[in-house]
Amino acid sequence: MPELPEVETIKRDLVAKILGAQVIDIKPYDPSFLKRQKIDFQDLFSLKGQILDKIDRFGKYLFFSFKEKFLILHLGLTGALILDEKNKDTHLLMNHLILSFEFKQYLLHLRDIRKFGKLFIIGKEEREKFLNSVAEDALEISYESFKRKISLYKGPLKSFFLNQKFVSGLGNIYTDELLFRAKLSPFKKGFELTEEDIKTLFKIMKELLQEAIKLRGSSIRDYVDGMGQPGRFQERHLVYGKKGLPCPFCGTPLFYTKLNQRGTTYCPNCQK
DNA sequence: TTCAGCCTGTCG
DNA sequence: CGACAGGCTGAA
Repeated sequence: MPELPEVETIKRDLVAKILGAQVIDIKPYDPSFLKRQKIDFQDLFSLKGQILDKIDRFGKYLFFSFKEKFLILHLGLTGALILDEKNKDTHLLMNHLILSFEFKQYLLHLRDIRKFGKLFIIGKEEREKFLNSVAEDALEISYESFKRKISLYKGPLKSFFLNQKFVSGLGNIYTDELLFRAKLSPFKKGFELTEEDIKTLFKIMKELLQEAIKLRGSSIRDYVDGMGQPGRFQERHLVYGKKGLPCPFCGTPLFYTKLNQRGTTYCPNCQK
């Protein structure tokens, strides 16, 4: 589900509502999931009474800072973090609940239908190691660094953007949308790009992500923001999920294929 | 570099 | 029933 714009939207929602709030209680609802994640319940419950000092996003990861511990969350395909205001007469009822954090004014629910999300708690000594393991964020990366990485890449562009070790944040939706807008084939190799191609990709990547954040992300099936509301960027999708429909530029039916085991939609005429 | 696997749900 | 779905890992 969530790629950079969706995770960023959730982050902003949470910052607005629960930054600086104290964790009053923690309710685990899916012990088998938490066990698979190797969550130490001792660590988990040690967050009780702690203040949520900071919320960061690194690529697709959310990074919650407490006094001694850091809670790190990756939402996988169907993870969601949804705030439920306590001072209300109707409350959210949801399936696939993993756990909930109780704050003074809000309950924060972690829901994950397919359970591909990841959750871990680390101490201060592991903080640097984690941060170093996440590649430069797509919104932060400089042109020089981007150019260096992509121009050395031997594989197809699609794989470059899906692989989070080069640039972090893009997933299947935004990669297909980016390559279409840049008029570059998902099969084209990184080292085959001209300087012009790289400039275009870089510029459109940043614009695309910013625009998607403005519209609060893309909701296809499951994604909802921190308030449980869908985003609207799916209305601006040009190719993702549109196989067989006419290309918005030239009218050629959009092709669909698998690349890296991921559905890939593109215009065989416009994208070279 | 490919591909099964982790899960659950929906659609044809 | 099989195919597919905003992701990622680890093994062959």
